Amino acid sequence: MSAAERSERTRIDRYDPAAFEPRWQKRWAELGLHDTDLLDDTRPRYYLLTMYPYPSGDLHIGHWYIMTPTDALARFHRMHGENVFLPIGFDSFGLPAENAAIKNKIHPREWTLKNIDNMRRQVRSMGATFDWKSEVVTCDPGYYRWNQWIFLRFLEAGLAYRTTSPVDWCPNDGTLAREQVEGTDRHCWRCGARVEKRELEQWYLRTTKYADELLDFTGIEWPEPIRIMQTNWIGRSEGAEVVFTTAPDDFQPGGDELRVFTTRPDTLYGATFMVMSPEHALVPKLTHADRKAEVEAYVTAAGRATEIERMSTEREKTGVFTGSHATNPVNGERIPIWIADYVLAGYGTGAIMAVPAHDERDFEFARKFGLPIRRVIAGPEVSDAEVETPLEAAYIAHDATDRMVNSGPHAGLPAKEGFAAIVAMLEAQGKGKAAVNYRLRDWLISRQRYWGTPIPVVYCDRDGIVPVPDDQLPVRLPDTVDYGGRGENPLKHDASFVNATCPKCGGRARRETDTMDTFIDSSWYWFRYLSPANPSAPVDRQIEARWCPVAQYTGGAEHAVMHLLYARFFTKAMADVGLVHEREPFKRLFNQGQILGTDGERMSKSRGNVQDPDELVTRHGADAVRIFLMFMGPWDQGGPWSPSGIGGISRFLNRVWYSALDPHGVDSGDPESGVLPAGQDAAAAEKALRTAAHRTLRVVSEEYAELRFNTMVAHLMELSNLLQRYRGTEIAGGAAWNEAVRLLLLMLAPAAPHIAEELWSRLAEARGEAPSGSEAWSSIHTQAWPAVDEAAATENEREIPVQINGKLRDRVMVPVGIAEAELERLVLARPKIVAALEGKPPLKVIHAGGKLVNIVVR
RNA sequence: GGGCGAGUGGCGGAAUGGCAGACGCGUCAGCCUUAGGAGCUGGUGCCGCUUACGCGGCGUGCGGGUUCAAGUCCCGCCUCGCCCA
Repeated sequence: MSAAERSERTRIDRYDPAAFEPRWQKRWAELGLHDTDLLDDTRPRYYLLTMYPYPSGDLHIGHWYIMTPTDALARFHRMHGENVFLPIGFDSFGLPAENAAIKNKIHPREWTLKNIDNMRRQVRSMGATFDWKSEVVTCDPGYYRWNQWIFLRFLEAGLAYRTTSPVDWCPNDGTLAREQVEGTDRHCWRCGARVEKRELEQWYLRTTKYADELLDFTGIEWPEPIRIMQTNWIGRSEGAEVVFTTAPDDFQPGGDELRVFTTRPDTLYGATFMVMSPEHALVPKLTHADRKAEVEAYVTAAGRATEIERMSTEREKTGVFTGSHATNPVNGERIPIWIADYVLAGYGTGAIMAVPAHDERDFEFARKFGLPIRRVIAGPEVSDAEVETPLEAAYIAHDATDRMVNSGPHAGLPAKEGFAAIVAMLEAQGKGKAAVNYRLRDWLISRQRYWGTPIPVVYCDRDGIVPVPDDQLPVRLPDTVDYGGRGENPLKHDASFVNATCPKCGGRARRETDTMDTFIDSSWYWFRYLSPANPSAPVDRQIEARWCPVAQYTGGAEHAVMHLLYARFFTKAMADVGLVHEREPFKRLFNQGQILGTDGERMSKSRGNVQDPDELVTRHGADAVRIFLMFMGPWDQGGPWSPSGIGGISRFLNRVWYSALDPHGVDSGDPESGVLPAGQDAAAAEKALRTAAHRTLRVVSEEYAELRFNTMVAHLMELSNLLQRYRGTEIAGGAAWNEAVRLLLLMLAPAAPHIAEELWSRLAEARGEAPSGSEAWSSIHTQAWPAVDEAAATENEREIPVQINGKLRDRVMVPVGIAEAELERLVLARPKIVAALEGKPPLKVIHAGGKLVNIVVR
């Protein structure tokens, strides 16, 4: 190392990300590096989608955690020659804007657009390659007009309808969304008043029509947990619908049909009473005069309980007798009809046949109210003589060896056959039929809020519900908002909005003031990205045919059964009304974990634990923050935020920096620096470096493709550490060295795009190639992903661990591909092994595919 | 109560049934520096032995099992998280 070379060291710039990161971001934007030509058919297409953010104001570290690995994936695919589309937008309708409006007297639009501006700036600072020209902002009339237009197509197709149903109602604030009802005592989130159920007419989308199709996941690669959650949410169960008839008595003539759904028609003989939900339509009719007061009090009380409370098995069962009876269709038995809140109006038919012997809740109820419990199913351990022994608990086992007892002509039949036999009998008698029930309900989309998409219908005294004609869309939100009504939808009090003309008769009409659930917006936004300004249709079918389904979707698992199910439903419904070709939105789904606050809680402004990335970026640079987030752990895991450790990433990037720019530099703190390891000549060192570089390339390529970013970064660190070891030695700056540096930069480019670009450009310029300002310059991000040189990646020698009875005793270096017999002889001659064996003869020697030797002795 | 997932050093985490703890943080020691919240090198699971090179034992929530070999597979339990009741 000459003095001249040494002084060279001092002329190397320090790694200062702030000096070049913004410059490259600007340059990439100028070059249109990430503006996708959607009509380019020359390359394979790759539609990469990340869940668009809600513009809450500040982009926190959680957004970076979601977006930067996705960006790395986009860059990785581009380097493979794919035409990558990575769009972004803002999910900009919703409650926080209205809350801000009420609190700060600022218009929701103003608040939202201001936040979007700020977030755009912050997103840009990540260096992410979003295609901004396809940005979608859902509160823009240019977007929500198509919500309305699609709604009208659904209405025409019978996929949207209006009906009356019970909703949550606060005496002060009016109707509430489910999430605004808090606590087990069901109080209003804003005023604390008790929330009740109220019957209201609302708009629904017919999600249940697609229940079976939504259960089918063939052709899409989604994580198992999400598929299970959706399957459970849809909750398909097979059974029978059974018709009971009310029996005549002094109070009423009887003959009313009570339909029930049961998954166990084989237990029908064991139905000893019936239970209706308090909300059931027949409750008033079947309640005897002398029980009226009691029943009405019970119904009112039930309206205050949550579903969770009502379904809880821990809570003591409550109920009242109506005074009426019904006839069991299989045996003509007269059984009492009760009302109890553990039966829910919205599930099945809102009434059940109670079989206390074989259902836990019915059993508990029967015990409490002294109703008969009759066993009709017996397991093999129960003898015929024991059948009448009173049960200690409900017998719910569903065993192939179960048989029917106490079941008239069906007694003795295996329960499984009884299921079909009873269904057949009911069908023959017209008293029931096989039926499938779903837990899934139709999607209630009416919201009594201002900041959402107006539902495009008017109510005319003469013509009833009249859709707003397409050419009058969008139905715009009025600009003047008066929140005087304390949480009430201000649209209701806006005469200029409410008063409309009937498109059919030209007479006076009242405009719908409810707006759509904001999940509508996110149910098709990825289609709009493909033609965001298209004035004639929501989706350009030509482009959709090319680009859909989305190749890879990334986002949080918290959307498992809401957004992700709605998106699948919408895609199918849109396909059925001819708007798109595809029936599934997202081919592959990856759920990344969530970054929590340092307190382990969800990051939110109200908790005050939001982590702002701006300061980290200022201090460490965008690349360091990106790599740090990828390195934290597996991407699907997330976890509490802790910035300690980001310094290690800066050190790593710093080492890359000096290895690339200053290969001959020597570190004065290390006496070994600049000297090859003992026993290694230059040729061996170069071979070792090449092997490491190409092996790294092989594994890193896989890790990018499989979104295993944490180990990917670890492998890049290992290669960088090796370069550091050879820095200043005679091989530094040689062919093998330069190749390793080149590969390292290319592999680093997707994850840390700025430093990779900066070093790539400087090295090119140093070689006399086109400088970054010139036309001929080529970005590292347009380079092809390098190919593994298999010969270089192959080692000559390999270290084999040697075990005795599974315990590590020695290691031995052998040529790769050594014969087992040869290896065995070598191993058994090792002094350590000889000593450890203590003369005992090996019983067996296991060669684990040339990776390990295990000697078994007694 | 049911379903799914997870439990590995002081910390984040790594490990197709085959060397547990890669990589990083932290920490300790040394070096370098006018200086350091900069940089470099090395040590660092726990316990014990050894002047040292090193050696031995124990170790992946707990208890069993399968296997030449178990963090990984099987059975039973405990704890935590998410979803559903």
